[in-house]
Amino acid sequence: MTTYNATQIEEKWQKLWEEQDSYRSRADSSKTKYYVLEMFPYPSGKLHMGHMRVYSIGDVLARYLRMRNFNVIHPMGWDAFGLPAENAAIENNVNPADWTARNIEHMKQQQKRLGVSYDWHREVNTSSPDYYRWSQWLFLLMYKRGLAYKKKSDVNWCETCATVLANEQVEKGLCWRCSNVVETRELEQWFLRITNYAERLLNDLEQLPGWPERVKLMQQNWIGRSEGAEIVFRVKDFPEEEIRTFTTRPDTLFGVTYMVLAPEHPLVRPLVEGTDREKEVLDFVAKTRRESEIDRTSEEVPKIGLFTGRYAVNPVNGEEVPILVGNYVLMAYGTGAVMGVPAHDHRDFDFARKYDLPIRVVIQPGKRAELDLETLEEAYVDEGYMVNSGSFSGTDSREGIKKVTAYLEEQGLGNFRVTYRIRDWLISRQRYWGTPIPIIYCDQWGAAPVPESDLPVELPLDMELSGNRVPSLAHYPGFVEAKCPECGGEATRETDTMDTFICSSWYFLRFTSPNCDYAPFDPDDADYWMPVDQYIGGIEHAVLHLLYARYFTKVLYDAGMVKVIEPFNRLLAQGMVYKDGAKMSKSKGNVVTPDEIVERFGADTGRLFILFASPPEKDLDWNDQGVEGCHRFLRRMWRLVADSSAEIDASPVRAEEGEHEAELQRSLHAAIKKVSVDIEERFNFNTAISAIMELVNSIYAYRQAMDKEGYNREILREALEKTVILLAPFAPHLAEESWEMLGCEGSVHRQHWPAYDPQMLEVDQVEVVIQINGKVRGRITVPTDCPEDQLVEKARSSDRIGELLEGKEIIKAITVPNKLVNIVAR
RNA sequence: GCCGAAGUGGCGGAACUGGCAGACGCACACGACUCAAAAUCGUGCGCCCUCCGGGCAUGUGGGUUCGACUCCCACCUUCGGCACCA
Repeated sequence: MTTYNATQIEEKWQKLWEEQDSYRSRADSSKTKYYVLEMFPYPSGKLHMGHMRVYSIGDVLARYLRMRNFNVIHPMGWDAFGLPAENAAIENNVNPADWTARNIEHMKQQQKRLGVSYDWHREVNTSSPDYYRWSQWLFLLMYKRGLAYKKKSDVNWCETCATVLANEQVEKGLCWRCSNVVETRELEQWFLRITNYAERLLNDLEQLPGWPERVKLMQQNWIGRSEGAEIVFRVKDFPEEEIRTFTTRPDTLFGVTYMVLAPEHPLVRPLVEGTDREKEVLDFVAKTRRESEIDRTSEEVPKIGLFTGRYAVNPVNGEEVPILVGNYVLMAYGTGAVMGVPAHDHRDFDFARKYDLPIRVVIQPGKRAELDLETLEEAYVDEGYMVNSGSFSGTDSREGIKKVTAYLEEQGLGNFRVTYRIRDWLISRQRYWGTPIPIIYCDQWGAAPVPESDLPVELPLDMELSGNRVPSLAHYPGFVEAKCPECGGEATRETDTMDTFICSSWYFLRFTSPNCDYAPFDPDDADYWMPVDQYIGGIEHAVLHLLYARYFTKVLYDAGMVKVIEPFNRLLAQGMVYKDGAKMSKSKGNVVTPDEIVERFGADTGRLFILFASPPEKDLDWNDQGVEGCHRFLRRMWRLVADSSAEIDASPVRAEEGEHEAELQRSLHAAIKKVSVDIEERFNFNTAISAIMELVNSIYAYRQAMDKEGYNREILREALEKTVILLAPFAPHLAEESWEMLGCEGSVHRQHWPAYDPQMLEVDQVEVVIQINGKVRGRITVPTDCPEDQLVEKARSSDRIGELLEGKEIIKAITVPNKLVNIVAR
């Protein structure tokens, strides 16, 4: 071989790693563990560049940390349940299980060709009975802990996917998977009480300093905590009824001039029943409920309110205010009833103007009454002093919030309350290819959990799939019939399957003991390996998977099954891969696949480019010429090693260490320092790689300089070997090959990461910049750590500076040791 | 509307806690090698001028400072999250 042949090298080492089982990990309490995890993929069929990016990042860390003596676990698996398998199966007339298995096989080969150092002994597949058995078991755990329940309610329905969606899976009113408009349907469905954990999911974000702020913020927004008061209004002529309303501004309670109920509010019907408004109101309710989520919540849709003909009684001043039904009030938030305070809320203000409802100012910005109804053009929503508020008048509004709440609590008219935007997690899916929900319905006993000993409730694999019917377990002969686990009588099985986000909410635990057959995971193994030290994945899961997985972990913590309250210690949200300014897509014709890159240039080139082009958390613009540049660098590296290993022993021995040797060693140690810091502390792989490039340039420069005299063998060899080690996490195959070419023993990936010697970085002369009034006017070379006064003196007396300063008065001089002198002169 | 991130050469991107703006790479130009090309190597490469020198430059406008890509204020643009959330 006379040039760099990536294919040959990569096949050679991949084979060897596999034969030697190089990346197997075992729990070992005498070693410090490190858990590196990339979000496992859905086996869609082929890897795309996003995959290649996330695996490249993870593999750099895994390989680097192994060389830093950590006991690294780096597993990979398959999020294998889900709709695309069903759809593809129907289209191609194959079985989803076969389709999935084929995809997994193919993608696994692709991953291996990338040279990612996974421990394949830990591979998991969420669609295998060994795995979903424990997904079911965990569902039952939640059921027993009162966290899983079935409820009839309005849910998000996607017609294209023929199934329901959790709120997190609706993006701007569209299905996250297919972008179809989501409708509302009333169905009886299984939910997980994630709302019980809202407070902890919010508070514990503080314990995650290793997470990007933006992800934490997104979760915070999603959970949407707000404090306020729940206030009870009585209803005139309905002594037995009351309306509970939630407000964050109890201090504005005296400014209530009307009340609005959500169309779904249970009181709407009784209020209008038998009155002349009944038809109009109920028609409006029916019409509103038919509208889709986006139609109803869109900004353009005008607020519509209808008077019910009834009045509510303000608990603090006894005033009677009209009760309306409004399309903008959401039943699912707070209490489904809003008190209207037009003077101090934008929406209420617009609404009141539209329907000519009275407006009353109860907060003034200052002690003097400045707000005037006549001139009021918009709501005043800030703090101020309470007015027209009985005995509370004059109180600061912030104080007022507390005082009014306390008063209401005393009088039994209300209480302090916290509300969250987050809703319970809807987990039923009306499709076949998923984990069956292990519940049996009996006329006598109702919903009964399948006994643990009967798990798994197996998914039949010989399901008849046809294009004209949505695949569902309800259609599988014999699946529905069951015996009631309580009474043994005839019963029916739940036919819905679980949201696949359940499967991915605990897979990182399964990796710690993938073959455990008596529990979802072995507690000792989980204790040893958990938490995931470094998690890497796309930002698109900021509030989906990442929130669900945190929730599961907390439930398992409460059940005493894990010792961690958070699953992922550090999170790296990697950016997307673009080309020509757009997301890669078939329709745009700008797709580059990992396969073609591996084929043309080799995996090492692809990995290097993807890491070099941009820091991992930023979006990356794919550039074919950039790839070639990286390939060029690897060729240059290969040549350097090949030429040097041939020449080192042939070249004349040069024992002395002159300036060239010192310079080479400085470059080497500077590179070691930079690469280590960039990988470990900053994840700036792009600058780490550029440091390696600079080092290679320095070695070339040394070789060129010493071409005639001969090299110092030892120093050149050390530089080469350490360069190869530095390159190993990024270009693992070429590094391994180079290691061998240099005649070194063992695998380069088992070497210790080199330490840098600060002494080697020291120089005895430094160049110092001279500024006059902040502008660079010259530079001088001085001994390192030259004292300030001498530095200034030398600067002033240097040729040009002296001239420039002529006739000027020096006011002062500022020095930065070994860097610059700034002379301030007039 | 609220919250957040980001704006640096022709391009991707560097610049640690304020101290030489543009590392590294791509593209481009010129040169060497070659009959020629590729590969490789070398040199140059922010903009402008009166080019030994100097001026202007990190989205815009101010400010703090001896000194600002970096800190402060205001604004513009792009991207992301939440959004009749009471």
